[in-house]
Amino acid sequence: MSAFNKRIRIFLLDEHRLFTQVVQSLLDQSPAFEVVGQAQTMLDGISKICTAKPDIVLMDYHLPDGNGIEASSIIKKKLSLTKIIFLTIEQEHTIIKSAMDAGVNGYLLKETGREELFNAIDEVLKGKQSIAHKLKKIQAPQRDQKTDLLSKREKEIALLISKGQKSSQIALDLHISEHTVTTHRKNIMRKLGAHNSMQLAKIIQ
Amino acid sequence: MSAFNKRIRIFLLDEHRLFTQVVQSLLDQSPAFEVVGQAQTMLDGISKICTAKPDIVLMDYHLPDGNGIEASSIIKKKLSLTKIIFLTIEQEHTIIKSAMDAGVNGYLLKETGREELFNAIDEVLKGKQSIAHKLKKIQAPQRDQKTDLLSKREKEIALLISKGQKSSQIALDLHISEHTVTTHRKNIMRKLGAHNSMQLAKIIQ
DNA sequence: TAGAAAATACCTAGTGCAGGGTATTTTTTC
DNA sequence: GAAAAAATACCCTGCACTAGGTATTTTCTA
Repeated sequence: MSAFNKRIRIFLLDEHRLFTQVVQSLLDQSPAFEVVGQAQTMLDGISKICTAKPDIVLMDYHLPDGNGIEASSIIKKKLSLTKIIFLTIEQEHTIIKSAMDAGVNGYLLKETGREELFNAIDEVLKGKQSIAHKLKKIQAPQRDQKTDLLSKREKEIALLISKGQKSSQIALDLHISEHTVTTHRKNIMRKLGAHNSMQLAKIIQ
Repeated sequence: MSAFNKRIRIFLLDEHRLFTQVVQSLLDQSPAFEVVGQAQTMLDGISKICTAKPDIVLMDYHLPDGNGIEASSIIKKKLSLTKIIFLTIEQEHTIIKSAMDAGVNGYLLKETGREELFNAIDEVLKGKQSIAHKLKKIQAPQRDQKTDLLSKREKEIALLISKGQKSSQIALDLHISEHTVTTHRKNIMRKLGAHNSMQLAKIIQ
């Protein structure tokens, strides 16, 4: 690794504490890195990051009270020197695009190995962008309209949810099972990175 | 009673079936009235009212899936001849004002007696407005900004709710108990006539 | 036409909200 | 300084949503 004269200060932001611990133990294997904090929620994370002023933030896209893109926008405004690398399972084109638009410096998948992670940190610190090999093919033009992520039926249901309709009512309206609505609801939430109906409504306007 | 040549067609819309039954038995005492239907929810009510085309709708402000003002706006658009009288426990100035703005023709309290109800129906059919004696004093200028109903703290919390924050998170943010947030949440819902966070968000924009 | 994507349906566990209370403390207001 | 309003906190029940799963059928598409 390079940059040995001064340890690289890293902050971990991921909903799952187990995952941050695993990553921390991975980073601890190298004296080049120093984990200066971690958090499980967006708000707590933002607060702690502003205090710790790390060189690198490794964060998930999925956060219990928001998503990595929102978080990145806020962090980038306050700490323009801090680099952000996504470490997520999310492979949606639009999300990757949005992340890059939000100024995220790297985009890795959680299946990433140790070496790829270390290299990505190195590259990002040099001012480059780093994207997982697996995703490199993706830089085709994409509209950043999040609803493009949804299928026709999902858009239909997302709209009803955003009107405050409950699942049982949606099921009646569309003549499908309440279970089906639940399934669509889950998929919509996952695709949009929302954690409740209100966040969903905000995302689709 | 007047208008004896043709029975007055009345529709009842109230969350509580017991209440609609009581009112129906009251109206049945006079041959001048004919109850042509009743419903317990806004959506069902609107649907049935559009079919039944009553002369008068007696409705509560509080409805499980909306409120009387929304309902009135919709009904007035489709059935301009139908008169609407609120029969509610709600005495909030702003709600009364909003109801009148929405084209509601009468505003009575549930504590209203038989004679006052009959008179109100009569007056409304003649094209007049009818407001409960008890509330007559209220026609002072009021802004129709519903958030004026809320206290400072309630507005603060309403805003966070409308951002999709969950109660536990709001409690942490404001350094108060989750129970307190719950209490505020209840009061906000009641004051604004909302039945879920989404409706709340729509009301406060 | 075969495989992929979408839509459908069900299961379970945990969490949070809605709406009904009561009650105390703090702040405002007259 | 007393009364009213606001803010605080807690209890309970029932219902709906969140999030994880599996699995089948239908529709689209290369």
